[in-house]
Amino acid sequence: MKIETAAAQLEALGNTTRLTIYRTLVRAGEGGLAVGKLQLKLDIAGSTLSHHIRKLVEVDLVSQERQATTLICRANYASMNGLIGYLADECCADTSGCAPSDAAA
Amino acid sequence: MKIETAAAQLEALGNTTRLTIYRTLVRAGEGGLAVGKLQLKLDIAGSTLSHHIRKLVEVDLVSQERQATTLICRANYASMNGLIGYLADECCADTSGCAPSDAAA
DNA sequence: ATGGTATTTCCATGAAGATCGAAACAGCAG
DNA sequence: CTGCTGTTTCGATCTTCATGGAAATACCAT
Repeated sequence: MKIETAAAQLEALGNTTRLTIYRTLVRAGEGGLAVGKLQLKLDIAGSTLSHHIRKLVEVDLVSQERQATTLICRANYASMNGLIGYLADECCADTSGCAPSDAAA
Repeated sequence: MKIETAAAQLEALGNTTRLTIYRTLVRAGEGGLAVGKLQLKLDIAGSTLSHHIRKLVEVDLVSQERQATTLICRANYASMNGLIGYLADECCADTSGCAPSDAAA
């Protein structure tokens, strides 16, 4: 993964509002959640929500699918795992003081 | 972990310059790296570097230790693992379409 | 086509971030 | 104390971000 990609994804998650949106989507699972449902759940202005979702989609952490009038948003688990792997991978390159897999277990 | 903490750490890593600094420190391992060495390695202005390092220290991703005139910076592996765990933990809460440990392996 | 709901785009604004040169400060050597 | 190297703070500038109201667009039902 290019460092710019990782940084962009981290930056997208590095905002309380967006992290909340993302967490909500992650919890929602494969079924995803419509933009409107998110808006009700999180109580933020439609335009603001739209901006944030767009940013998450741009960095490929979230994907969208149209279903009639509503737009379903889904967390992209593969991307998340890629990002986690990127961070963990850098680790241990030159030391033995780190064991992310063990620590997570 | 509080969401604000996680967001602050993610934001700190969500900048190409800072992510580069952090990666360099992670690779440097337990021995850490002096600010001056980082500056030589990354070729950025001292003041800029200082600001970025301060931010990483503030969110506890990096720790510092004085050694005579030089200041040693070290990646805080525990914090990194905490952050990774936080992201992975949210996952799988409501779905079976995600297995970060397996994917990372 | 008309109307209605869902979502985005436009536009504006206040706040925060990134960068860096210059000056200040910290700690050691002599 | 003086000078030297390493690092931070100050001050300034330019860019980017977060937010939301209003208007526009997308899609379906009738």
